[in-house]
Amino acid sequence: MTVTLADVAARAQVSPATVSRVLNGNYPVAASTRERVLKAVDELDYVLNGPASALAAATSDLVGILVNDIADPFFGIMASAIQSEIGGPGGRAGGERLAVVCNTGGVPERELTYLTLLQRQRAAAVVLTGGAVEDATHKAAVAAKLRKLAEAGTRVVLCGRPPAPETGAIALTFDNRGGGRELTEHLLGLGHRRLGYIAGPEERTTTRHRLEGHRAALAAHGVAEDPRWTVHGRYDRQSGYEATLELLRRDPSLTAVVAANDSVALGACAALRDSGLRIPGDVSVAGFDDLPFSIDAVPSLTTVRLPLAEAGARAGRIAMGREEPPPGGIATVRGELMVRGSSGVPRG
Amino acid sequence: MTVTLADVAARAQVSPATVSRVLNGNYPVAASTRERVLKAVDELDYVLNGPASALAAATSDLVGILVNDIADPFFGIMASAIQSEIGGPGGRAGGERLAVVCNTGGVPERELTYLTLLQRQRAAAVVLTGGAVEDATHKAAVAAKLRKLAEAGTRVVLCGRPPAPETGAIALTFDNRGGGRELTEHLLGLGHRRLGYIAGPEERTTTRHRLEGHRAALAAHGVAEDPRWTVHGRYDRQSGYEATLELLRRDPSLTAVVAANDSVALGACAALRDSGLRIPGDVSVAGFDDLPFSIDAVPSLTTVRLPLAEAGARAGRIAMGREEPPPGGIATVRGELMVRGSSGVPRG
DNA sequence: CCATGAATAGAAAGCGCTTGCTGTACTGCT
DNA sequence: AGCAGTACAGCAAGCGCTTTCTATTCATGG
Repeated sequence: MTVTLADVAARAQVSPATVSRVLNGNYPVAASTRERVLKAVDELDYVLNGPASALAAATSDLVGILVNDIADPFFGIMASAIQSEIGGPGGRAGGERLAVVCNTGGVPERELTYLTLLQRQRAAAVVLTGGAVEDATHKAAVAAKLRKLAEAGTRVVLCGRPPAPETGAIALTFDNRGGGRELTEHLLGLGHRRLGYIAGPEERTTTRHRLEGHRAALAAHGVAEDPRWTVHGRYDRQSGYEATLELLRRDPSLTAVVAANDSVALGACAALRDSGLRIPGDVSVAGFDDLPFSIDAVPSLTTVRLPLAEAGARAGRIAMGREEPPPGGIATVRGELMVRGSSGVPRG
Repeated sequence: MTVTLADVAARAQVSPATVSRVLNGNYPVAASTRERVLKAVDELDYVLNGPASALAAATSDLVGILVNDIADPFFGIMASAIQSEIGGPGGRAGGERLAVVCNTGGVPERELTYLTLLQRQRAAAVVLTGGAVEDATHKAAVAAKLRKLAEAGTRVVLCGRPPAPETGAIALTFDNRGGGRELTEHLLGLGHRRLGYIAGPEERTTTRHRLEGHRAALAAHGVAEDPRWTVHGRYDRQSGYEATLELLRRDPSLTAVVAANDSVALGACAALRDSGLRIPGDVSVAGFDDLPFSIDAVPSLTTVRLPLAEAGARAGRIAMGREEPPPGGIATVRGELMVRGSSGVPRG
């Protein structure tokens, strides 16, 4: 039924071993023989059996990329960059690898299950993107899994995710705290003193770090904080819309709204507009990430640019062993403040 | 070093066969035995060897999802929906499958290579999303590959892609032609007579179909077409920006710009604004797809809503054999015209 | 009380490939 | 001419699992 190595070998009048070596190219084979084999492969339309190969060689060409939400460009951009470096078909890396993107939906158990599935497939490398969940139990479980993966020879890289100590994982962490601080400092510098903050889901590290940066900036400027000024929500537009209305209800005198990310900021803008407020005339808005659409918003969004593509590419190269990991296995990637039209001096 | 089935068997005092059967659960095993085995699995922290399993069983739990551009929400949304139905960890489907997203970048050869890789892995199913390339050679090559996959027992589903006759692939096709036609009819109805059209890459089916719909509408209304009114570009914002400037240069009297998709439309909006034109006061703009950010544009975008998530979910279910394929293996998914703020009556 | 069959467990034969080791035929020295 | 050295090619032993077929046990009914 299906063509096997042996069939090719028979047709090319060589042993299966030789065919295997031609296909893997890591052992000397005479040019004429090679040619004969390749011809047979072609004629028989032979396709290597991946599982068999992986079993015999005890490694596979699978590389896993875990993302929280594949429909979110934040992850899409990183995944795309990672994948382009992983090689994959047509990538500049040699050897064909199957870079696979796994959508965890941010659900801890799914993350774990995917990790197991990848472990089961004896993945060559795994890249985890996006913030982690703060839950200690889950964190420990993931750490244990990562350690096991590393032990089994799978290279593990974290991209835009806090380090996982003692797991052997390389971490490229975004400086969310610094970015958040810079952003709020910008608004404070403009003269804002009553700033609403729409945070992401409470249990995520990213959420906490960005919020901490915000608060650090406030504290540094001696601005007292009102607990009513912080609302938690999801990392999406609708959440931003609702949270903004809530913020406005709690304190209509706010002059600025800082959002957990750009999507949330867009929702905030919509809510402000629908409330008859002008941006930035009445209220300034700031986002985070600088996704492609942020510059197209009207007014364009003041935000913190995260080098998603660059970080992803680097993570990909490290995962493939084509770039030295950073010293200590940890690197911090900084964001860049992008001041645009959505922020201005406060009214009055 | 690594724990194998045999180790578990030894610990549980049963044969490897029994362990396998407990793990796969398709053969009667006494409750007490099962329990003992599961305990051993747990204690040894055993993880099934995927490749070995796939080799022996001649099938794998891999499901491939091919997308043109993973950083584009158009594909992200579909992929997400497909994946949620594939099962994957935590999905509602039983049995854990590794749903993997492969980023082809729209490059024909990559598409082919990924298909081969998936074939090599003996994937359980493959879903191809997005428009295909018109090139006959490549089309034939893909068709041949799909046929082979189908023969090998891999279920093949096309989502948002034209049917591939005689390959055994199920196709869920978007009615790009109808959507394009409806959209242009809307603008014609408002009174527009000079409409610019920013098309996607020339060689893609999606591009051609949308353009055909546009032209059909023009023809039906007896509006003569000016070749200067059509520009081809990529499916991204920047392309839309540049194309719009070009369009304006060619004919400053245009009263409407129809874009290949929403990203392009956003670029068009930016270009118009930068040219000092008001939307829709001076020029109306229309997009296609209705991606999440389109409603947030200012003014919000008139566009054709494609039920990406619904279609993806359906494709996923069909791929998993949990939903009957449509009669004839082909179904057309219609878009819905969304009239919003970016389109209005022409000036003058 | 034994034949009958259901329920359950085991033995063993691969699945298709990789790779360490073992030839075998040259090549180039001395 | 004789020997080491090199360049290929083949043999065969698995890799870790699934599954068919066979063996055993135990309950049942004639």
